[in-house]
Amino acid sequence: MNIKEAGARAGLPAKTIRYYEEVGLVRPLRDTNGYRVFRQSDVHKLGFLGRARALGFTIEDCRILLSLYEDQSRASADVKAIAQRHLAQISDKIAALQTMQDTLSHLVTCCHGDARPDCPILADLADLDSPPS
Amino acid sequence: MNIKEAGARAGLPAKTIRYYEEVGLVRPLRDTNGYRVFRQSDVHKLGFLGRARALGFTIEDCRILLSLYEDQSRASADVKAIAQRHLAQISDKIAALQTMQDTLSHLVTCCHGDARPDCPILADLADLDSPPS
DNA sequence: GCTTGACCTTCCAGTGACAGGAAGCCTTAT
DNA sequence: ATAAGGCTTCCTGTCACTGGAAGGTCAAGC
Repeated sequence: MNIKEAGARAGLPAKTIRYYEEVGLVRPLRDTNGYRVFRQSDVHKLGFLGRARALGFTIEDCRILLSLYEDQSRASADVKAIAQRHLAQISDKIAALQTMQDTLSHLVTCCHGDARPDCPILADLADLDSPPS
Repeated sequence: MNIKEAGARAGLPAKTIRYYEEVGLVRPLRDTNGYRVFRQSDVHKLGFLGRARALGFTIEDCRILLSLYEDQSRASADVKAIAQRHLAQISDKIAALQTMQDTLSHLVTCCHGDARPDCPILADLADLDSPPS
């Protein structure tokens, strides 16, 4: 099948699939007219990639996960290690965002938000007198 | 003062300050030798930018926040609106990350992580039989 | 046969907010 | 005089695509 059909089945835009080929994650065949030809196995691989990306794995992690998936003698410990490392990064990001959220929501609560110029948000950014209470 | 000194006081690397000048957030003077010369007001502005960036505001938001800060007749409502919009984006990001975290931590828990090849993480990515339980 | 429209191809540029590094000038100290 | 360090600009790379231009291909309808 052609790229658009493959994309529809795997839930990915054609552009993304071309990119995945460019970085070597999939290797579809080529028709005599130069069109990419996707087999079932290619579509399956694309679905795998789509789900891994949806879980936030980087392209490089996806590459490793795919190779582990195709390696019948893999150790599940290798997969788990990658997932755990990624989970740690997710936790870090969440923590950083929550810190921003806490600070900012406090400031927003303090700002009356009317036509007057007084604004604790700007005051905090300007570092007037002290760090956030 | 020169760029490094200004960076030290504002808590920003020189590279970042040059970038901020490039995008028009600061306009330091120039010495006869071509070196940037930072006034107290420039350092203050850089500190403002550093704190705004630490709260996750984009460069464009920073630009608006700075102009509001310098506009004595601003309405605090304008500042609050920007902050609230940003807060909403932060919430969205946190929610997306937590969804990943939930799914992935469940899978990681299910994976025994030893030398055997059976791996529920890969099975999920491969979409074997069903979506995540 | 011709046209039209929907595909497909490659290649290039842009995204956000910098960071790294090269090549070269300036300043200060020894 | 020279060496070290700071400064300058300019170019490239990051990450994972996305948009768009220019052009080839194909199937359907007239």
